Amino acid sequence: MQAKHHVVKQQLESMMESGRIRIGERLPSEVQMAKEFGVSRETFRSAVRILEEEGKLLVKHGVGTFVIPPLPVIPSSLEKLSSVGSMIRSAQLDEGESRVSLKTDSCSKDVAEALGLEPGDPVIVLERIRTANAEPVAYSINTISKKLAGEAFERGEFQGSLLSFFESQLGRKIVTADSEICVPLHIDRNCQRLLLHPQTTVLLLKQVHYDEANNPVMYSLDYLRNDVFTFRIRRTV
Amino acid sequence: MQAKHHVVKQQLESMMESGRIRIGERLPSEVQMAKEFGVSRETFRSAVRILEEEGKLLVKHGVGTFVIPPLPVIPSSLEKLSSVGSMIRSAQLDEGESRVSLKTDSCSKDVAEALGLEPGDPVIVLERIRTANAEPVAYSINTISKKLAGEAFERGEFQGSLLSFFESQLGRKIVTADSEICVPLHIDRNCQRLLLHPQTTVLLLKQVHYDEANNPVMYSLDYLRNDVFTFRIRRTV
DNA sequence: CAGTGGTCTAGACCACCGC
DNA sequence: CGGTGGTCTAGACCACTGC
Repeated sequence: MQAKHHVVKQQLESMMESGRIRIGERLPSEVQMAKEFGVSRETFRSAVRILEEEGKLLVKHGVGTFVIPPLPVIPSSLEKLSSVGSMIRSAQLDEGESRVSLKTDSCSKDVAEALGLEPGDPVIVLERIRTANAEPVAYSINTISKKLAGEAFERGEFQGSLLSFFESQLGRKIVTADSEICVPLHIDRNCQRLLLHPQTTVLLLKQVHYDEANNPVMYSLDYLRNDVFTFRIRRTV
Repeated sequence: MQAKHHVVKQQLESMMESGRIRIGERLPSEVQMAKEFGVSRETFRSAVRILEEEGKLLVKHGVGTFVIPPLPVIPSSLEKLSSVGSMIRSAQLDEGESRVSLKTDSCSKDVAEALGLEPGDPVIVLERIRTANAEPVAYSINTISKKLAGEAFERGEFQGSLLSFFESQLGRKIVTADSEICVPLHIDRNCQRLLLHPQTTVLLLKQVHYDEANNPVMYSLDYLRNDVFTFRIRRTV
């Protein structure tokens, strides 16, 4: 059963798309619209609130509610947390093999701080070169606390997205990441693995991943070729 | 007069901060809490919804509402639209003079598309080198439709943030920007203006700015030194 | 001032979860 | 099954805006 406010939201959307309500126009008042849709005013307002958050309506207190042109959808926006694999696929590339190195290490001070560990605690470090169209396009280093990862990496064949691996094998759903966007120096060894063409430039994402309860669960470095991927973001005040 | 749900929200926050409710704990049920706060259940829920969006509470249908550790506040997050000037200030640098060039030009195909103009339409182009601590730290190129800008740039002394200039002089409040994050090649002329030190790297933001009604009003290129600025972003699924 | 959106209420019923 | 959050209602009053 669809929620009523969701139905109203979709009806409003289709009215906007079909041109029944045009861009710039003011909607009839909430009381009137609620009556027309046969719902309570609060229910109608729930629908409006969602469309306002989506940037399709502009609500002005004491004035009215206006239809505004939707901003273009950002293809593969950086705000949207996604795996490198899905970035490759959404860039319409043929994802190739990813050479893997997996080892246990003791964690550095930086990583310890990011993951809430003590320096020297054992961690699992996973390094991968990702290829597409037979070329390296990304280099990733993922670090997970040994305590958290346990033997999951040893017992199972690890494959596919790390994010879904976390959910299915460790019961931790990764829903947030704090990322620092860096431009690495050319002398960075990891960066050089990707510098095969003169017009290639590389972006580095230093990321801390969190689960639903905001616990830090993974630290990662992702080197990504900027001549292959585009990075977009919507900024608001 | 503060809205009741806002008061409740702040009370909940102070209870979390003071440790009256601890991280990981379940809140009493909504019915009970509403009674304790002396408000209706819907009002209490409004407060909870805001705290959930802020990542301080986790609401599980049929289970309960839980206090979760707040994620660290991101200093000068990229998602937050801000001027280069305020980026400089929040990096605790002494903003110096910015050499300015201002001219009228005819707009290129890319800019035309971004601003909804025709190629060749007249535009105002503002170029600035921003300095801090007596060094160049950013190079900006801002493009505005001549039709929109009118004589605002000629009549007034332009100073301070472009964003506030837009609001006060043109009556357009810039609230959104779509940005592409790029790593420029070293041979990029604008990039080279900033490459004075061997350890300097440069990030380029290609941005389209929109007003409240989602009209594109400005196109800008911002070259920013990554050894001076850090760029952070929070990503969610 | 009239009309708009913003807030609040008390009560009802539904959907989900764990036992 | 009992308890939790999710939705919905009808009505009331308040706050803001423009004329």
